[in-house]
Amino acid sequence: MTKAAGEGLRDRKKRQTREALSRAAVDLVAEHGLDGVTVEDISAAADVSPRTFFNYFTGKEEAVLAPDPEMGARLRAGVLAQPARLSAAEAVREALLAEVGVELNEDRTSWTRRMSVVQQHPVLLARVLAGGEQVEREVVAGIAERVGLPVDATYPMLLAAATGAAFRVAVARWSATGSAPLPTLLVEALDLLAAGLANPPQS
Amino acid sequence: MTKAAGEGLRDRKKRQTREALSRAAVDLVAEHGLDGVTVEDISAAADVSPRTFFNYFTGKEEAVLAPDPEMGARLRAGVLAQPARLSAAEAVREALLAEVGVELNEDRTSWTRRMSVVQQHPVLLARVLAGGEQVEREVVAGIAERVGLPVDATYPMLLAAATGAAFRVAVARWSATGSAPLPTLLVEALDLLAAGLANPPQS
DNA sequence: CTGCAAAGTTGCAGTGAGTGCATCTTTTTC
DNA sequence: GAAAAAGATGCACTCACTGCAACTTTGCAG
Repeated sequence: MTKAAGEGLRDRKKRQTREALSRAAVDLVAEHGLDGVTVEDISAAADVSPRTFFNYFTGKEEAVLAPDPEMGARLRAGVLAQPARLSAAEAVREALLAEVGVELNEDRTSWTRRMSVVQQHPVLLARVLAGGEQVEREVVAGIAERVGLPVDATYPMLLAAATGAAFRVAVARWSATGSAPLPTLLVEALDLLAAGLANPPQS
Repeated sequence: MTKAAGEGLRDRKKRQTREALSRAAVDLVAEHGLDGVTVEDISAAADVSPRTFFNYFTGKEEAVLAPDPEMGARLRAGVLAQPARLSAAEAVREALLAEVGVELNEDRTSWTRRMSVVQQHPVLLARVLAGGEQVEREVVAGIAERVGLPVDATYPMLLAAATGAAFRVAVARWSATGSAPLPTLLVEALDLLAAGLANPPQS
């Protein structure tokens, strides 16, 4: 037995600490604002030393966002895994919709809480966008591979960037209105994009 | 009769100091990296006190980027100023192309220098994207007014976001290859967008 | 169970970002 | 030529973040 497949006590505790820190960060920032909270506050709320906080996150902002480092890779794989009959744009669309489904089921409440905090702090928004940039790079690679173009060609870059734009619009509208479910808004935006944006919907 | 309606000596000096700080920031960061430069270094190179630095910029990053706070308003006005016969998408396209022309003529060399620094520092990239977000908000307002839709409707938000995406792609390709002029790359991306991104160019 | 190694946690000290306040200097205005 | 307005500066302070050196917990044999 080289190694038990399950995670040991050590890893479990580590994840708990990470979650406790992130949860505390979101809660405290929601209540007191980003500048009204110190790393010491967050650490205290999670019952660890301030020094330990920095063993998990590079700063307050990252603790609040707690980005998923594997999302890019999943999306990239998703784009490549779509049936060959789909166009590249359709493949990206399906992969994104699948990912959105996973995200929401996994973490619905904490995600909306996080989002409302991000709305009120431009600095956090900046980091979210930067994170999206990272993800976008992976998606570009997936598209490029799928259509057989280099990663620095216009088409893969633009398809990824435009899809990202549609995603951001959908999320913004979803969090603002709350009326329609996110997948619906996302499909609406992607359809509009596929229509070339020539004119506003003639409703 | 010292009442010259133009800008006085005070304002001129202020602008000079601002430029000196920004130039020093870009130069020093280009040479030593973002973390190899302190605010003190930048201030010294610009011959002002560190305290004064913070009267102009909120931090190193902003000094490097020195964003133009009026670009958003110009673009918004540009969108509204296009001839009525143009579609909304065409209006945004023309306004953006005009703005790109202005930017490049005004500041060509320092802009490419800035860009190469940004490329190597994800933190700076994050702030650029956040700045783009601000501009995008203005463009959304311009589009919404032009087509008579609310600012939180999908169409204005998506047109602005997708155009922003095309712009970023064009800039990325321009700085990477350097082959074609920026307006050409921008037109290429916008055309692809208008075609709905259904398929890669069949060349 | 016992001891050892690996990994995680903590305290400490130090650099540097960023801010509020009082003071000084320069420009503007009357 | 002052008084007033605005900028520049120094000072003191808080907090972010890092490297380093213990110290504690967990994992793994023997």
